[in-house]
Amino acid sequence: MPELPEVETVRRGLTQLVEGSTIKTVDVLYAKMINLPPDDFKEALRGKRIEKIDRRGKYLFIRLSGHLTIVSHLRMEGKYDVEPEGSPIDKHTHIIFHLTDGRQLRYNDTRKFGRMNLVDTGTEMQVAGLKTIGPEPTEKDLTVEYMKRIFAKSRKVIKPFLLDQSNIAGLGNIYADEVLWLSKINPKQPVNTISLAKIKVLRKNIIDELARAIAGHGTTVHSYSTAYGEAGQFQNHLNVYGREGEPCPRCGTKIVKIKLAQRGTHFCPKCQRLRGVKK
DNA sequence: CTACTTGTTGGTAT
DNA sequence: AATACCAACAAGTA
Repeated sequence: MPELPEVETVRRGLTQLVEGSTIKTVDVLYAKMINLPPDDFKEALRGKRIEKIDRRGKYLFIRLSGHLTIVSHLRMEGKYDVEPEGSPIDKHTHIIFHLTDGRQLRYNDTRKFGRMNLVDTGTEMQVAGLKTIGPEPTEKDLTVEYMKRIFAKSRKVIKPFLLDQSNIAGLGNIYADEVLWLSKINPKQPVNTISLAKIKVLRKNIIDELARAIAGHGTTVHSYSTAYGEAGQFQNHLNVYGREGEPCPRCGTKIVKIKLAQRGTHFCPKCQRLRGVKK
């Protein structure tokens, strides 16, 4: 399940592999994946050069000649693979970009949740999900002032608040649990009850954890791999996610798993006490 | 067969 | 208005 670090890893892999390549033709094997009628999608992409790959949150922007951008969201299990012509088509391959050099860029997605929107470059922020996207989790964009402001004005509990991409871009279920553990904050803590000191700790952990995950090429929880086919390394670093019943790496207490906002939520009941609110 | 998982949107209920 | 909850999407696993 790609979160920001995995998407960034894919961006880097695609940049190395297909930046500068030219699309010859496109096959659409699953039409619901795209925002245009397949014939329009194919026709618009014919002969376009892949100029650059950008990223915003979990969204990839494939910049093409002709002032076009493919906005690609991998959702749960989307992947890009580069294959030579003639290599067998996987049953979960949904879009094939035939390149003029004979290689193929293939979009694979077991659950068909991923989406591609072909839009005019400059209008990509009008794609659903990007209109309201929050700041990137970086030192520069995710300021203390911003965090302080959004935390003060909401009574939502922190875990679903972190998953809401309009607050901060890029956190998914794994890293949300991880940064809360790192910051010793209970997933059910209402955000307006979190002290400024804790907000600063959380901010630093979000920025640092995602940077570390990018450095480790993302995480492998299900079937994630980079565009090179190499597995991510980061799963070795997860402290609470997927570790229900195992000892907390900090205090040894058993990690608990609960359901919060319909999502599996892992935390240490001792390190991450709920502060000053009744349950 | 059921329940559960994931990210995101969109609708309804409180 | 803000929040909470649910369904939908799709397919795999237990």
